[in-house]
Amino acid sequence: MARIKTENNLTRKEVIVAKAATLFREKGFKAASMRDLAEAVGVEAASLYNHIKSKTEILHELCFSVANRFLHKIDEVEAEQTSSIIKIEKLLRFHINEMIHHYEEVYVSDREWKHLSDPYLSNFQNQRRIYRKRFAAIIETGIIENQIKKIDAATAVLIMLHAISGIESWHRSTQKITADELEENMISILVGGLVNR
Amino acid sequence: MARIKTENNLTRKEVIVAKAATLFREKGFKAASMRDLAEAVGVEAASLYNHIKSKTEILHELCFSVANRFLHKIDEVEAEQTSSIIKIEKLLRFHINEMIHHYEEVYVSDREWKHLSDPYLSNFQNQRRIYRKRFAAIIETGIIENQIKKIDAATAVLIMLHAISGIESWHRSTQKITADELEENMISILVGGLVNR
DNA sequence: AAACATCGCTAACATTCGTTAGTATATTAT
DNA sequence: ATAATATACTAACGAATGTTAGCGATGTTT
Repeated sequence: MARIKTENNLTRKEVIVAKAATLFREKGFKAASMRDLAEAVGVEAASLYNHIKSKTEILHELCFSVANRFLHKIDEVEAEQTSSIIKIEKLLRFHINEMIHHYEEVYVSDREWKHLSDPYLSNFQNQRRIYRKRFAAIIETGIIENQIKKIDAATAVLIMLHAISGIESWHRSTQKITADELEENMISILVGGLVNR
Repeated sequence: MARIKTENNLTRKEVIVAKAATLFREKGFKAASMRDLAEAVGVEAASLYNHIKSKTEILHELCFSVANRFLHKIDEVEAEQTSSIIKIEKLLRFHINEMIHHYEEVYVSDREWKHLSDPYLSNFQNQRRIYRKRFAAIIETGIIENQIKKIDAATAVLIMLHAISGIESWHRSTQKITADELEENMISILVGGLVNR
């Protein structure tokens, strides 16, 4: 009888959720079956249900744990007494590092939240909308204070957030620059643009 | 007996593929069933198979028709005798407009290609990789010619391509700026950056 | 109007899916 | 050692999936 191996103080549920993140990223939520997950964990499919309520519950856990980290961060950044540019850069760096170091979860939360079911779905969409509005508000302040050029703040937010999700390609690429180089390049391009001056 | 309505010189197959694009975008390839598609088309599921070979064939058609449009465009742009910055801007504008006006197809091609099956899958991945290398090569030329600041070209490409996929959010948003405004804002931010100077 | 091809229908198929019930085994607490 | 709890197993379920076969209806050509 093959028990789920737990290490580093993880509960068995956490092991399952972590493996699920990898699987959901690789195949997508719908295409990843509970039998796939069971195999990855080293156990029979039915045994998973001793630890989780349902497949969808795993997605809940992933999506909301990621969302909460971003919400806490923007709370923290908003409270700071710094310029808008610095606030934006801090948020971007946080996004970049989350995407680099918690790749699987962040990616799944980003791409698979559609498969949540109500009331979690509307909940998640709301949080997302509000987060982006708060991000846009920081940019708008920067525009008013003349630190940021006159652009549509909402468009700037969607550009930046989606640009960061491109780190997916970095993860998959064979000839990687280092994580630090990636971070600096992204900040340089997103904040400063492409052109030389 | 409900026949598939064809208008604007579309074959019935093209009608099916177009409806499928919408459906695949909304629910994802795996979650969208042939019975869903049949309902959207106004026919029974089995009837679809008079026009298409399989569900996956629809995905092939979508992915490769989009990929071919981008390949033709980069052929055209590479052949021009213009600066790297202008070439990049032209490619970006093409991407933006494709995403605005052929939203469903482009989005599906971007997000659902994973569900292609070999040999189409490796084929698609190859095309994608080569396209990005050609894009990166243009950026590298611009760096050498000092028009573009010293950045990692591959990172710049992934930022730009993923940023553009963010137009998805624009489509979904209720308070839209116009398509032209969106295009100008995106070019301004991606090429020129955020900061005011 | 007859012949032919196109198209849509019903019915059914083999798989795969998430999940539950019931039972056996391992671990922990007494 | 014994009891209690946690965990895994086998077997099976009903539902949904992509797809095929066979037949009848529609549209087109002669």
